Amino acid sequence: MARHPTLRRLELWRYATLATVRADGPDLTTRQMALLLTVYLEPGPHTVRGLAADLGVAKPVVTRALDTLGRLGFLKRTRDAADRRNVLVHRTVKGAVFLSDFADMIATGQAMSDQDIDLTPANTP
Amino acid sequence: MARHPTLRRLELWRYATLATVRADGPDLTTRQMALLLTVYLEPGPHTVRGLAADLGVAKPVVTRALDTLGRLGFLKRTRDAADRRNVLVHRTVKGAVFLSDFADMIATGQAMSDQDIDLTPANTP
DNA sequence: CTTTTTTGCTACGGAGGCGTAACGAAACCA
DNA sequence: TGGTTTCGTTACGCCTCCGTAGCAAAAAAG
Repeated sequence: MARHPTLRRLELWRYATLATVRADGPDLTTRQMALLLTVYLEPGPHTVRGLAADLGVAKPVVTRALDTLGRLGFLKRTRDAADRRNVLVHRTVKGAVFLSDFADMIATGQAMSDQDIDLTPANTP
Repeated sequence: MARHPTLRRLELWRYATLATVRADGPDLTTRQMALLLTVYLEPGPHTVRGLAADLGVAKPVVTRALDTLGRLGFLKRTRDAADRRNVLVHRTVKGAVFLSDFADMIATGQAMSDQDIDLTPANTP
């Protein structure tokens, strides 16, 4: 189909976000998603301060995001035994499953945007 | 071993979301982003009812998203002359620029996640 | 020891999105 | 024509996020 690459990238993004909107799973904010992905993709250990610096946000933002993601079971907090001021952030099985499923949505979006498939029908129950 | 395609997809997503978080531009919700992309990528005309059905959400959600996106200058509303009950949603130059810049972030993420080449034989899509 | 710095959390008011219900305007229809 | 349906919006209370300021605990510095 040789459409413009810009269009294909936006279509990829649209498919994945649309799948997130239609499935009534947890609706994470952009910051929460960036934090979750950072913990799972970057080598640890991850501290609140380090994550705040990495995302370029204030520390309370990270604390609140960890509250939400912890409540969802996607991340886990632990006190650092070596320096008990620190809090270490750990991955969980549930979080890994969530991201794996999300990656599948991206993959489907890639396949869709490689072909020229119209995904308007849209009436999922 | 080279990285798994799943990891590359998540890294792509991480780069783009991280760029959004760090740049202090408008922070759109997932629904707002899905709506904006739908208007720009799908053929029109777009009505509130049609967009609500497309995204699988209630109509007030679309009205509020249009309020926000209109305030940002990314979309524009017009009364349908043929059926004056309808509201037609139109693209704007500012919205097109925003999405074009966003596509550039995705492209950067793609380049970043492709830096390490996956040598796994025969399974690369 | 005492003081200072670092770390993460809590508190606070403000802003915005959510779902549901109800509304006026326009079109339809018997 | 008068009643009904359709369309988008508004109104309400609720919840979550935001940014800033201040806090206790732990470690480091003196």
